[in-house]
Amino acid sequence: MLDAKFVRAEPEKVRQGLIYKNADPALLDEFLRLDERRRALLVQVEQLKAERNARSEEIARMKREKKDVSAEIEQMRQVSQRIKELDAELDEIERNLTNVLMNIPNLPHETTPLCKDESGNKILRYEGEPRKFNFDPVPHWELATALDIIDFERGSKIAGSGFVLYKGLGAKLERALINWMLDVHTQEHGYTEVFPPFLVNRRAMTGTGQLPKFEFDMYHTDKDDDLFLDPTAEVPVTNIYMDEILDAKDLPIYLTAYTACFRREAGAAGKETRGLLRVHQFDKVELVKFCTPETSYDEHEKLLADAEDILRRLKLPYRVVLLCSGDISFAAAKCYDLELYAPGVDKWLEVSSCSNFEAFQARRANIRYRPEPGAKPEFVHTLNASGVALPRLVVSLLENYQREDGTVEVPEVLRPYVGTDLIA
RNA sequence: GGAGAGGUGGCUGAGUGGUCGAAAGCGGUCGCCUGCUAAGCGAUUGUACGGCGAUAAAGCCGUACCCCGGGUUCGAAUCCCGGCCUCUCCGCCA
Repeated sequence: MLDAKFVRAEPEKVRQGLIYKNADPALLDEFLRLDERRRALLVQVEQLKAERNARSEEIARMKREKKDVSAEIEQMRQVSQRIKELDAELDEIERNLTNVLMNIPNLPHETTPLCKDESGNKILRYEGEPRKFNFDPVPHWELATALDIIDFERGSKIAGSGFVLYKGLGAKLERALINWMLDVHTQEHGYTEVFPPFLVNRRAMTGTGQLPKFEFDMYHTDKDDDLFLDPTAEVPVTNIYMDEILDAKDLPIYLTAYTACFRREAGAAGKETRGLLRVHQFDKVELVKFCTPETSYDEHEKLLADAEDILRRLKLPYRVVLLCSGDISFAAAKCYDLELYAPGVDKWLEVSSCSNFEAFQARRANIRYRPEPGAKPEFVHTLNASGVALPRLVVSLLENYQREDGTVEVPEVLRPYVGTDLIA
């Protein structure tokens, strides 16, 4: 969330940000209204409490002197009653205030293009040569079904549409990609591997910004548990340091994690969701960074490079897109997308979002660091990138490496992991 | 799942319902001393919110916070209820 003090001091900056992020500026007005009301009430109730504290001490003193205190106690009873009423009102206002603030998105960074919709996105560059085919490349669902490495029908049978069953070399390819990506990030990019819980609590989901706004998109367990299936490793991994004060000398912290990810994707259906293009459960290797505010935009560029390295090593053609204000996520200030080309479906597929959240998540999750011993704790900046998401990577890989006979070559870097150079 | 114990400041750890934001120690910071990466001495050292201060800083004042949320009371770290978490024992289990 944003700093309440900042919102109060710079309402017009916030208003502009809301407009360019496609959020309702009425949120700001509501915040300002409640904030003012809150401060007025606070002054009132604090004065009464000061009186109560002083008079209570007085009563204690009088009692020691064996004086009669029944009149004072009767007066204070009324004061306490009044405090109780005002406290209740204040409590209600603060709940509303927090709720409003929690629904205000992060503001775009100055380098984020301002535009209300995706037409403002900027394609920064194309990397890798798209392959020239001397036959018509087929979509991955045909390849995978014919090779019997993915069983879409049986996946649906056991869990519903949007759930897939990997088989044989398909399952092994999935596992190989996960292991290989984790190895690259841990051994060559300096990340520490973590393996977090796949279910997370409400607090964690709020910390990274999925809640309260997007509860409907999440899988949720029984009310008794109030747990959510993680929609991305970003949630459990970023919240590792919730409510902690980190030591400046330990920053930056680089973490990488494999998790399965679960998304309801409510409302999505049709052509864009065929095969592996959009599924309810998928695998992903995630990169998460915690750093100081001064370094976060340098770290952001390095993060992008780390994610890109995976695509480069697989020799897949991709492009880098700088998202505009209207297309970046609720919590992000700046975001690059990596899109892989998939010749079978003839589409650019988003396989990584590489975001800088600045202090937006840290403020919600209360993740701070102490710049120097004895100094006041500050909020860290958090960043993350997919490094990368599996299903669309598999789509692009199968479709790019397909051969005319329907078999699929295994990219060189993966061969030790898959144990073969051809999926046949 | 059952039984018990416990959750206090950056850490360890005291705390009879009023003089407790909280003893003591450790750690941190500043200074002194010391010819040597030690020891000693002194001082200082929580956070949030709000008010005053020029919608700056210092500073001053107030309120709140001893796991979280309720309650009792003129007054709660302290008493009561609910929840969460940790530990020990038992049960169950991959």
